Amino acid sequence: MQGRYVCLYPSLFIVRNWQSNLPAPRFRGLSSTQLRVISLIFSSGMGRVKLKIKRLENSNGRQSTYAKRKHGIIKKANELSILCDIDIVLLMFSPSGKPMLCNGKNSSIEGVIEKFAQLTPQERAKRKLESLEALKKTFKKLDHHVNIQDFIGSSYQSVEDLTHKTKLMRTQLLELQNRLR
Amino acid sequence: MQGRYVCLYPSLFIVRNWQSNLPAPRFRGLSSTQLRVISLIFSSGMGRVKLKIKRLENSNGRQSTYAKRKHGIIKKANELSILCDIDIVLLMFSPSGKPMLCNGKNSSIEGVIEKFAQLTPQERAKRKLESLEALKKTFKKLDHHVNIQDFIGSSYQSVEDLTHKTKLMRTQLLELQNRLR
DNA sequence: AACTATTTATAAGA
DNA sequence: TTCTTATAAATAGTT
Repeated sequence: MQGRYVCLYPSLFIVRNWQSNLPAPRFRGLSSTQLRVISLIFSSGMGRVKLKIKRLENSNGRQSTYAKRKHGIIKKANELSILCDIDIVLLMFSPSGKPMLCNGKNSSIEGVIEKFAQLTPQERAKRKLESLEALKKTFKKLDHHVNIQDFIGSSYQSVEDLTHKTKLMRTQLLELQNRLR
Repeated sequence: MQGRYVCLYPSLFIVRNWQSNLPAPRFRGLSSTQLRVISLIFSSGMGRVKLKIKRLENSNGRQSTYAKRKHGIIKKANELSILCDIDIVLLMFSPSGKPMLCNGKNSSIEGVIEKFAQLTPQERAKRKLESLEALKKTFKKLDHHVNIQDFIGSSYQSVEDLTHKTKLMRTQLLELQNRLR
């Protein structure tokens, strides 16, 4: 099933392509002559009201809006990452607390930092100080969350290294103490 | 200046509100009778082609697309944060490397983590394991960037603690070794 | 920075 | 949840 159909809206009228065997649109299968001259009738009813950007008080509403908009923003993030070839990280938590991480297609925070680290001091100096300051601030902010690894059981390479070293040292210490007895 | 006007597009036709003293729209000031019966003429030309989501090869193109879409995605992030009352962090770098951080309106990573840390073990157990795993993964990924603290001069509490402990131990070790001689 | 023709996202409903 | 569609919002190309 394929064809064109017409939608009459309160304030506009659209000729759409209609492809699937979905429930019938309001008008369908109009001839080109019918399409050429059409009565545009304005409904007197109010159109759908635009959503006010304020906290949705209904819990289900928050959940379903999140579910819908999540896809949108992830898509935007990926598109931006690809189109502009940039690094992007999107981190969010659903109303029920479920976390979501979205990296740009071909990037990661690590990658950006590596790039930054590889700049020579001269190159860094050429960049606006503002940029460097913002970067520092960014990572300072992000750093805080790492303090909670005890709660979430995350492993942190540097911490692990140090912990390992500490254990080794403790062993050495015990050995030495034994030899002292 | 105010009124309604009509746009004829290749595949649709729209009655718009026209308010400012902007350049004249294609059709304007039509009477309601004129608006009711209108010839819809399809142009034979191709419409504007939809943007392919692939890297823009032109540097200026990347820059201007970034400038436009940046506003869009930040807006989306803020709206989502308010509507669904969630925590969200958006971090990105422009094509020229300038970083941008966007926190949700009333939230920060730190806040979310605190909330999570305050859950009792029972409450945590009630949550889906999946959720915990995702969170772990999230922070595992984010953790890496902390390794670059040397480059950006950031301080990391836990590492500092361990470093301090390690130094103390080293001192003890040296003492013991001296006593062994 | 602005405009507008078009595409995309999404609120409400099924 | 998933789909549909009426409508709102974003944005590509251009000035």
